[in-house]
Amino acid sequence: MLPAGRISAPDFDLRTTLRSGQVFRFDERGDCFYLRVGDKIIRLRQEGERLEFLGCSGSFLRKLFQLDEDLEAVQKALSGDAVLRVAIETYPGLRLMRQEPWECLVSFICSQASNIPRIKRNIEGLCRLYGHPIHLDGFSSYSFPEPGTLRDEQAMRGVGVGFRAKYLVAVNDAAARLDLDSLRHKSYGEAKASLTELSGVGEKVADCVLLFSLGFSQAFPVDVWIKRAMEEYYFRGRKTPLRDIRQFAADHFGPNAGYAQQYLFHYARMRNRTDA
DNA sequence: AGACAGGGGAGTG
DNA sequence: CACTCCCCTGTC
Repeated sequence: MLPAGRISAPDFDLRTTLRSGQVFRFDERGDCFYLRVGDKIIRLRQEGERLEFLGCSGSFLRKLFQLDEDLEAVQKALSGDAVLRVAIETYPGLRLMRQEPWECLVSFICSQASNIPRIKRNIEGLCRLYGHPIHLDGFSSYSFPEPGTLRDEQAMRGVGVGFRAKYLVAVNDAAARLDLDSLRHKSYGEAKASLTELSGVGEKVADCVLLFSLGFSQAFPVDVWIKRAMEEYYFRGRKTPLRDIRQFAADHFGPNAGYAQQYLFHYARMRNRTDA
């Protein structure tokens, strides 16, 4: 039987959180979201603080959206910064998710030098190639490819991932020996170093995996949006090397840098969005 | 219609 | 550090 039910989800905005660039496998149908995670389809709908769901358990969602994280404490700590205060007031229910590392890593390799509609197409294409069909409530999709299945570079190019196909093969090979989950117990620096050893994984993708799946809330992924926003707000509009931006974030936001990044990123992107 | 940038990274100099 | 290329797609 399909688990179904509802849970209380205070300080949580489902729509904003899903749209904030952490996950790509979801679609909106009316007031419902169909989110795919691994081999699950989850139907979600939020009304106020009530989160209704189908296709998983309540505890699964609590972990996925980190609903037991004290968001108010984090927000309070960051609100000393005038820029962040505005971003937090604008998107008060934006939370960081806790994804499965393999799916997260593959997804963000696909994301490099790309855009959201294309990223979604590419990931969905990989699922169609190497996953199996899954269904829920009239919605159909495919499960996420298991580690070890991303071997055929040419086939993956066929779904439009381009030069990223060779990186997917490399990460697929490495995942056999590298236990991603075990990185959780290392220091931030060591875990990041392990990830960037992989071909196709630079600092940005590594920080995304560390932040969105491995629980390193000090990770501060710097993409072009964050770079522009940081230069505008904290470097007087001056072009600034990535290294200096990362250092500033670590000094200025500390252990909550990841949340700062997420609020800044979403705020900056919504100000002049170019896609759906 | 051709150039160009788009939620990076690797390889050079 | 500052380049260039990498694939592909939508846009101007």
